Amino acid sequence: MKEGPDISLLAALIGDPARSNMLMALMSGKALTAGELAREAGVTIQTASSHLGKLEGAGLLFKRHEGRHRYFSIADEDVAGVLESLTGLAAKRGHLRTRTGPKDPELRKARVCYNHLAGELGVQMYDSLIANHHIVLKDNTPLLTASGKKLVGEFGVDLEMLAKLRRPLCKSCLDWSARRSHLAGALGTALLNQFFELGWAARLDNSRVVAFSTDGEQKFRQMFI
Amino acid sequence: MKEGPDISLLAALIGDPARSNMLMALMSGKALTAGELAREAGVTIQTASSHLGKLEGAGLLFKRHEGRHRYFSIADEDVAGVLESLTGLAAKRGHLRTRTGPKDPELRKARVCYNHLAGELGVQMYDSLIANHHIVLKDNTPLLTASGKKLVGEFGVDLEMLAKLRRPLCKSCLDWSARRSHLAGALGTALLNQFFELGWAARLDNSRVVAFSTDGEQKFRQMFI
DNA sequence: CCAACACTTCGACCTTCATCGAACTGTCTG
DNA sequence: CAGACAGTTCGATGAAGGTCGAAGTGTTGG
Repeated sequence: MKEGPDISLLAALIGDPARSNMLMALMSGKALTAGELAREAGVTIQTASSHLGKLEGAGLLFKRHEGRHRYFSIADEDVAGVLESLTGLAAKRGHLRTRTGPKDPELRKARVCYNHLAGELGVQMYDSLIANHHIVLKDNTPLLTASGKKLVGEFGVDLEMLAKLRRPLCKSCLDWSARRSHLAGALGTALLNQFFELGWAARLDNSRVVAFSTDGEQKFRQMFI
Repeated sequence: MKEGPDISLLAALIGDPARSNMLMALMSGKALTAGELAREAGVTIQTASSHLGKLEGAGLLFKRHEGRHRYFSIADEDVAGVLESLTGLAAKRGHLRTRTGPKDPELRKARVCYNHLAGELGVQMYDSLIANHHIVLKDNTPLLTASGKKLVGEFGVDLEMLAKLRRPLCKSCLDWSARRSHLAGALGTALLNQFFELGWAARLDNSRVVAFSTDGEQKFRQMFI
């Protein structure tokens, strides 16, 4: 008995409603200030500061100073993965928030997961990249093939710059709504940014929803058929 | 704000040390009685009963009456997956138990994860099945090919019987020690049972460790080269 | 039918911790 | 330098919930 790591510390941290609200807000991928997170969680800024200190101390959040603001963000993709898998189980068990917002369908269609595209369109992109052999799976890690490099390069993604980052280029991430994988990692982020740059999609304020324009969605579906 | 399912209820349940100890004990895949779980968690049986009621109510555990005993087990593989992913993050963040047992190396090599084989040997089996095209990944779900069916059939797994179960035949499960996938699902369970049947391996008492015999490990490595 | 056993329920206790007011540190603006 | 602003620290408060003793329910075995 008493084998392996202790999960109760981490789970207890996530288990407080105020903290889980903050974490879910940060799953939008944006870095938020302590004040914004306090409003998001519905607590005063003193309380939020205490929570954020604990989350940072446990290595779940990353803090960045900028003038008189402190920006918090999810520490890494491992943390995001745990949160997404917990979300999946909660959804399946029907532990929904008391008031499910009107944005739910949009959320299932396309949303930001930490810093990449999730939802039905995210899954479709991932499936398409694999079906067309732009990405192959090796040891469950997605790898970009020559044809894949050509595709994203022509799409405007600077692969040389991405290679300089320490982040893995490709990762897969499990989707809570579709229960399927989608593309994470530096390439997932770069592709999402490119969709924004080209005006195919835009973020809705204060939400994880990624709203595709009619034209943008058409082009997206054409590219990832 | 306030989008998606509420993860704080589930996380708070897992976050109590007594409950997480019980859950980790049940990750051995064995069904345990309330009394055994109380000892495992280091609390009285009254306290354990209260915890187990909550875990069952949330759908994390499954309860089975048998005479004057109540056997508890992990509800399904989704729950096991969340626990395993939390374990992985805790291990990476160094949130280890105060006393790491002497069994740690054995645990990394081969252990039971809910009801299938995990650890280095579990990952090796999974990689081998994929490398030899006995299993192919489709939409991130492993599928048994014709050659795979032949292999496991000759090994003594009754595929027709497995097909009758409602459980998915193949699933992948992320490993906390190796951080790679291994095989779960009905086939994962059947293969592990066959290793026990053939005497290749045996379970250590009160532990998740799967101890392979010298001969058994040799045959295992030969089969999944 | 009674005693032993496994477990659940109830109630009381008590620790833990989230919460917020107040005071303090550091930063930007005029 | 003063005032506004963002955030942290400290301390008091109070609610939530883990804990266990005692009593109750259901089961087994003699």
